[in-house]
Amino acid sequence: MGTTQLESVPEPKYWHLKTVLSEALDSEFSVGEILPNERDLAARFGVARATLRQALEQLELEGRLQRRRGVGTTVAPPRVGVAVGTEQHAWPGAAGDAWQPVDCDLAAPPAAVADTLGTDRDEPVHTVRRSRTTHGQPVAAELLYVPASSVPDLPAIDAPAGPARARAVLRELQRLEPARQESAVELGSARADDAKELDRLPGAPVLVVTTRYAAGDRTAALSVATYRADTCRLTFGDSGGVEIHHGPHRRAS
Amino acid sequence: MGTTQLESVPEPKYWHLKTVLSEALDSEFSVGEILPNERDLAARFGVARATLRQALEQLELEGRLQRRRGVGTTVAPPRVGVAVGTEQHAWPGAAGDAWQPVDCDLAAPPAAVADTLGTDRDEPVHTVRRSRTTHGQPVAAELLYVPASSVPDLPAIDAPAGPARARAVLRELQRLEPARQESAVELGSARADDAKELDRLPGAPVLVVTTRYAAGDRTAALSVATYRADTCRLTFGDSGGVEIHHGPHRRAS
DNA sequence: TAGTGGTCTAGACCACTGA
DNA sequence: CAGTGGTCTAGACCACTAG
Repeated sequence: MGTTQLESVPEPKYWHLKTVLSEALDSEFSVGEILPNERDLAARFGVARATLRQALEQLELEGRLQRRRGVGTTVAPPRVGVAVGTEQHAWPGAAGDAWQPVDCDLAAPPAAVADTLGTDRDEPVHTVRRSRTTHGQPVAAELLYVPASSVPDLPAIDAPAGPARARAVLRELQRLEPARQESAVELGSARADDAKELDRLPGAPVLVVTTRYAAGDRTAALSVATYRADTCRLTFGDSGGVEIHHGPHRRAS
Repeated sequence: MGTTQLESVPEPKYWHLKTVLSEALDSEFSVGEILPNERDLAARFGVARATLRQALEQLELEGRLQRRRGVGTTVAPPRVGVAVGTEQHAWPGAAGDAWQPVDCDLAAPPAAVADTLGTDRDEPVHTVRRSRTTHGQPVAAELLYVPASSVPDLPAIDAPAGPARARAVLRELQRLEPARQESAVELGSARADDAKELDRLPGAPVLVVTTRYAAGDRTAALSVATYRADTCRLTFGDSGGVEIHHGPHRRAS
């Protein structure tokens, strides 16, 4: 063979671009700093804008960048650790938990939820909507499904919906002293309503945490919580959490 | 106003497309079935291929589809629940855990890892590579960092690398009876080596689980496990897990 | 070798933000 | 209003798989 076989595994351009940008982020940019706009960056690297965007998308997915339409692309702060499995939050509505009740209504839940709760598919279920914020930023939106049979003593007088109703349902649920059974974490994409609450576009990547709560031997409630995947690191066990990050992080001055 | 304001919030095409495809997946396709190719699908819906691909990418992210270059796009089975926080796997290398040692070497770890371990940044650390499979499919690749000081009695005679060495390190680590301290879950994208082991392309979305193990009052080891985000649902607490899925799932005949 | 998904281009227009 | 990121198009070629 007279041909030297360099570049036998040609790396995709966007992949190489991502590496270069990632290193530049570590060494030349501070948290919060604004990057040049996509058209300029693409020109600077000699690629099409779509290719540049592919690299930016990955970096955003990894929590390194934050992009906002009409504004620009900024260097993201390190992900914030969010405790999701601590005793503090042993049950929904317990004192000092990080959730804020938003709304509530009574309706038949999605079929899969009814199946897990063990209720009939057309049996109405209290659906409490809550939101969670850290450092002033929204990080999660939750739907908490509570079968009417779990809270039989709920006053029928109150309004059937609204934040007040949400608090009433939580108060009744709390009296059962429900215990966290198990949780599951999976990747999803934000529905339109969740996206709005999380200040993201629909389809944004989210971590969906599904938790079952039991009182006695029956399922008292089911929580489906949607966390922003770009900004959150979910911690289980001792809160505080493991500190692993990509590289140097400097603050904007 | 004389103008009716229908369609005041025009949904992006790819979003609508995703919804349509998702419903078709529930009602007209079976698990494992092959979809028409991207060019045909795009033509059928009257959109550019790039737009169609945007919808497919989201569905793949949500674990509804599986795409393989040179083969085609198939309907994915429901995500498999993978236990990551049970007592069975109390410590690495314990009897009956789901991990298979692959390799091992001794080198200075990434700076962030050294910081968490509390070792000097240039101090060599045993790095055990393990892989985890379920139902014959690879689901996770792990790097387990074990400071040399954690396993002082490790025979120096063995080969410094290879699967045998990996097992030796795990054996020594096990003698410390390390306890799981805390775990963190976050979204990432697969590095080239992990991607290969997971049978995915580099950059594929993964769930990164970081776990610290302690023996006595010091950190004995640090595990960084990379799970396929498209196929896995990570379960904590009671194994088995919550059964939440999108809709009807039929088996291919 | 034929067919698949993966990458890339050079445009265009739209939706949103903030001055 | 100008400038940003978000969506969309109609092509092209490449890398990979399987018959």
